[in-house]
Amino acid sequence: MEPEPEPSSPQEPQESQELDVELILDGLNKVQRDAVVSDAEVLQILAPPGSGKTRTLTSRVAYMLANGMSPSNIIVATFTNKASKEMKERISKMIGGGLEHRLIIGTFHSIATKYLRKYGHLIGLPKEFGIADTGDSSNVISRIIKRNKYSTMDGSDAGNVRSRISTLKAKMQSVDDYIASQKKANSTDEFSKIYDQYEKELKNSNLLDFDDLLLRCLDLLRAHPLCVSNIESVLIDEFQDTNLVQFDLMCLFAQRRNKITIVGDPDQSIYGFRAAEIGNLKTMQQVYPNTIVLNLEENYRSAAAILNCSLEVIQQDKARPQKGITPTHQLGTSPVLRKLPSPHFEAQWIVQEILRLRALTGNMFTFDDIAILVRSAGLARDIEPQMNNQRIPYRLIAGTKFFERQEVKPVLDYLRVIIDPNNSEALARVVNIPKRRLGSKSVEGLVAEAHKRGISIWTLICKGVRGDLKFEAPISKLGEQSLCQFIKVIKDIRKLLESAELAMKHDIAPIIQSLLDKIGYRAHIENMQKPGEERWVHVEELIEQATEFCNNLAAGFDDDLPDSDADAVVIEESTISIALGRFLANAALATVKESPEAENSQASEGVLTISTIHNAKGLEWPIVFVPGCYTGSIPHSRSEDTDEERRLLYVAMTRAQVLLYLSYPSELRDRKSGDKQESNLCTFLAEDKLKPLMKSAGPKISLAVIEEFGKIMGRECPTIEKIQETTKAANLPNRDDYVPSDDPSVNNYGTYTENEFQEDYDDDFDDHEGYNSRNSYSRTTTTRNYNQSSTSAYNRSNSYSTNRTTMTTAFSAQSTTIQGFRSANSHMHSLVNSQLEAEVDVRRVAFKRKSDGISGDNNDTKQSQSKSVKQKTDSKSKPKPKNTLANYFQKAPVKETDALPETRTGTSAPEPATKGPTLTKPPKQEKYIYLSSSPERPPPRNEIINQNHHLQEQMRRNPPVSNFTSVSGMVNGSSYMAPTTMSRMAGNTANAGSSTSRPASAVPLKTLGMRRSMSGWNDRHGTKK
DNA sequence: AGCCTCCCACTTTTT
DNA sequence: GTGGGAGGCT
Ligand SMILES: Nc1ncnc2c1ncn2[C@@H]1O[C@H](COP(=O)(O)OP(=O)(O)OP(=O)(O)O)[C@@H](O)[C@H]1O
Repeated sequence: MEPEPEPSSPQEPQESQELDVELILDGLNKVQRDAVVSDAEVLQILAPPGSGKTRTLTSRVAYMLANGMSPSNIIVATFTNKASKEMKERISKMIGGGLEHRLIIGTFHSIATKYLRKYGHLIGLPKEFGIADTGDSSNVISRIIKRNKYSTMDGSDAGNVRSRISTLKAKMQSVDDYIASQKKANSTDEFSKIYDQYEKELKNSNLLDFDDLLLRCLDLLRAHPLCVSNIESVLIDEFQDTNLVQFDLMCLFAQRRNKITIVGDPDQSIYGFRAAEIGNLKTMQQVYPNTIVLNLEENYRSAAAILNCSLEVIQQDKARPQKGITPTHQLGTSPVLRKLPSPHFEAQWIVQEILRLRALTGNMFTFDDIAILVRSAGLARDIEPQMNNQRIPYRLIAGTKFFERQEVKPVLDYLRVIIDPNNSEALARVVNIPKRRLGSKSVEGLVAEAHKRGISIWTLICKGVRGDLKFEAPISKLGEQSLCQFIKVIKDIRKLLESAELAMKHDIAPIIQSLLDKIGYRAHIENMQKPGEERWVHVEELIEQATEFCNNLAAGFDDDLPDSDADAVVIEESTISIALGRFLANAALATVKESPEAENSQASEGVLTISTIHNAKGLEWPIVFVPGCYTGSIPHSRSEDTDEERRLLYVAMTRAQVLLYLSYPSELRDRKSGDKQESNLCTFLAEDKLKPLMKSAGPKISLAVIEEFGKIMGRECPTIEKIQETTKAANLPNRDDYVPSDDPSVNNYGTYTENEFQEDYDDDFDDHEGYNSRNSYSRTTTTRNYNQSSTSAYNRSNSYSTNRTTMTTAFSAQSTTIQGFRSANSHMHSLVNSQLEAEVDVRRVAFKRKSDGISGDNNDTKQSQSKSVKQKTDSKSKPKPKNTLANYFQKAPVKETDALPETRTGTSAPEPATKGPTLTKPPKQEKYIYLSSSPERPPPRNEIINQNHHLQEQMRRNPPVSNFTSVSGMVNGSSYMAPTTMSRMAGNTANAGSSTSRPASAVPLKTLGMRRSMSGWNDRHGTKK
């Protein structure tokens, strides 16, 4: 029952859709447009940071939709769930109609979960499988180690073992493969035993870990291609960070039509530690010989000075091919590299500098515009107290996730048990919460006994308390009594769930409530928390989230897969327990790092972001601080791949739009001794070449500098009046002369005489001439126009035209005044006293705009007003998307909802696949030779050096013996069996996939020279050590 | 045996 | 800041 032929005719685009197409293409440059409309079957868009990759990919999805492709026939894999949310929002702005809700979009893991939920039964997967997060996995492993009393490890190695196992699984090495690859039984034998038992334990508990989600989905789609027979197009963002399993999944998703678009940047691959496989780029070209590569080279994000520095860093990777980035913005302010005495003062400096910048620019920046990016979550701890000191609102995106919080996690575990009492992992964790006199001995005993008897803990304790068996585990009288109560609670809540189901309720919150009441959770939490902590609010927050989740589900914003050919066997289930299961899966895969409630608290000045660099991937901010640039942090002392650390720094630097601050403490406190310890500037920044490109302290802010900021950010500059006002109020000198000190009586900027202070401003505003006129009507002429096309909707300056004429008048009038001012004070006076009084109307307008701003962002530009409107619409649901995604296509009117032909309920037939995205009017019918805009091009494909483990694996196991076999062969087997690659692969096979067992005789292929000859964008750099 | 408290060692990055 | 281990008390 292969689904049949191409549907007779593709849906003709209707008029409204043609309109959409213009909207979608608006504001894109030539190459971007070509990429969006390309009818290439397999397209790779490889480009540097800030070149609009994500934007292009988003537009391409929108374009497909606008051309009538059904959203449920499109798979889009993003790197985080947050990113997919943002992408959906942007697509919605471009084409509207709610189509985006029906896209199959999410991380690989969440997409895989959807498929497994729906079709897992086809491969024998129990229907309500749970997802084991990292903590669950470590617990299982820790228990295995303890139970077996292994000699080479103890419980504290669990984390390590877990990540080793994960890496193996991500490389598709099953236990058997692993054992086979170990020459003889030795100390690693214990490891393979753990691996083996781990897999079995997960299975017994009906759990899948993150890697299993992908691997099982692979199994599913291989055995049942019909599940994805409807898929017409597969698109992947951040492809450089996909692993081998994800690559195969991509191929399988696309197996029906082989239409794939990926975007990525080898220089930004920073997840090698998670088995990301940069070789996927080349594998893809080999598996799909019809791959077309496009390069985008213009950077729209950062000031050129920032790009110059960043490039200087990434180019230190000698194996990296030269590639071009063309700045579209002016030089801007030099990045700052400042050394401070300690992490504490580093943080203090950052905060002072933030305050100084805001004040001296007339609050041109809100806290939303600022990010502090750190290598590791721990570094944020130095910064947080300083933020609190100065009352700067911030959100921390690092470290513990919301759902992992001590007070939140047990609630989720209880719910897991309620859904599936045989989930022994979860049960073991909560059976003694709150305290039930079942200590570690009892619980360990129960776990061991259940394991021995081959039953779940739940079954064991039920039988035990009933007297059907006698506990071997040491359970006290009291313990046994409370065990009874525990069982009763679980049973009661399960009954409650059943009756809620019968009553057709959909909200799980009341169920959670009554669970928590029954176990006295609130008292428990409040008992254990330290004074001053308010942990219970997080539990309340969780309940609210549950309600919101259920409402969304009920409202049809669910993440159900569309029905497809394999749907003969759909399992009908009652809804509320489905809701609960979904909620838990969602929690396991979620990336939410903070209590979402923090979001609502502040308003007008925005919220600053403190984030790990990893979490900042794909985002951008006007101002970026990267503290902790010392050897040991960047590159991290525990990292194994220095090149990856360098790329990490590169990613951090390229997040910045106008101002980049790098810093490091010259002394660290030794953890153990508390002694001071010298630290050295990160080697990547110590290069001589970088010196002339950076300044040792923050910039002096002049009108010219402010103007530059405005141009680069595409934002209106504050009035001089405003600048003077905030400057005066802050009473800070216009220099980064910060002096480290905690003494409140010491001014961190030293002592300034009134004269000195004024001189700063005299200098500062000396170059003001023309400021006003430049910043009113002539902005577009001073801003470089990047778009060939004159239809640039992305010309940011036209997004705030409303008051322009009025303001211009005001500025012109002012400029005569300003000519002569001597200081901040005198300027203020002049403004207040004279000329402006003639401009009462204008001031009223300005005031009006300011107060408008108060309701949303405080920034009184037109642009930020429209931004705040946008934020209002989605503020409830999530951490605010950063600016990267915020400003796309804001003005795109929402198209009237097209009546959707398909119904989305029941088990209707899959939607017919339309015939590819039809090009209604491709800009030009030229062949895509854009391999092009960059100087060097990829070589003919069959000359590409194979350095890819994946293919080597193919070769090595022939015939495949493993549980995991690659799919790529079936997609286009012949393509990589070409003799040219064959021989190379044979030569490389000795190294295949294993760094541990490289024979000394097999000299690793030094491919440096050859790599250099390859074109840039296909390749990051050479073989890993 | 549980449970509490104190102390020590350790703290990369994450779906 | 926290998790695991040791020791003392119930
Ligand atoms: N043609 C264009 N004209 C003006 N601005 C653009 C254009 N294309 C993209 N931009 C802007 O450039 C910025 C970066 O875009 P985007 O995030 O899509 O880049 P990216 O290549 O995905 O970056 P990264 O590699 O860092 O994830 C965004 O602010 C976007 O709005």
